[in-house]
Amino acid sequence: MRVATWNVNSVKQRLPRLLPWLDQRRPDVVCLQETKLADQAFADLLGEELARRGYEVAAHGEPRWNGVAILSRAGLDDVVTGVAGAPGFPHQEARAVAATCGGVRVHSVYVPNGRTPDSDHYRYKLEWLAALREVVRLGPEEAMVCGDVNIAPADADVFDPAAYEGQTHVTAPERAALAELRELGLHDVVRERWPEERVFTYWDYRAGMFHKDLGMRIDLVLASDPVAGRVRAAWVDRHARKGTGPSDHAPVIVDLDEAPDGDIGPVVPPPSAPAPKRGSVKLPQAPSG
DNA sequence: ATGGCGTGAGTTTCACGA
Repeated sequence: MRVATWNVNSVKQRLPRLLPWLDQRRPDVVCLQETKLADQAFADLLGEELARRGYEVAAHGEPRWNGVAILSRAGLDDVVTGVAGAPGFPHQEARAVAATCGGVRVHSVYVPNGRTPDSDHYRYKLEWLAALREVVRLGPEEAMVCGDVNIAPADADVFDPAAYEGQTHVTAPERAALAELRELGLHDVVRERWPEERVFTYWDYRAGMFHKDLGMRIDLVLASDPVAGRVRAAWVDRHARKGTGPSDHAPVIVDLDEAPDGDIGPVVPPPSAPAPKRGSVKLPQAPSG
């Protein structure tokens, strides 16, 4: 199962990039952030194109800002919008949607930006993260939290840590809130796959930042133990940040092996039904004449 | 030198982003 997450920065503007990307990468589950569309507008814009590609859709949006979605062709069950117990700013914002896809509880999240560390928005960000942690803690064992967390987990996830010192996305309380979420047993699967490499997912549109590879890694795929054990590949699709009309974020793509207890059945026959001895099976005879 | 670029709503710019 291929799972991807992408902050598209307006799904309407990104349509000419999103549809070809779906056809090229063929993800089974896609978490989107910053869709910037109300749910009906999302369905009107994308419903037919996604259905044609076999995707079911759980969209949770607003007319102007924020907005998240999950697209899945691996099942889409028990959809829940929002984060129980999370604060608003002041109203509830469309920043999370969860669904069970292929046996995994998938969360598509767009964590509040935080703006500046002395702001109400920053406190909102930390409280929102604490509420998300509770939802994940009380949820199924097989879980993935995918999305734009608006936190660079470590200094290696920022092109110039000195330039960001004291600013949002890198402060100790934000990193602590992310660490508390991860302490539930979630693995940062891209960093674990690329422990020493320069890996970013976001580059400012301005000043040739992408061209110079001056970015941040703030879009994460976090996977619980049993899911992390199935990771075959985990990478940032930088190609999607190139060319005409890109988002300022690149997608993150993770490939999972089949679940050991999935619907493919047992790998070996159970003891009560031993495999037949070699040579004991009669093959059907070809009809003669 | 706090610039720069892109987006949405809606209009002679503003709010937001990270």
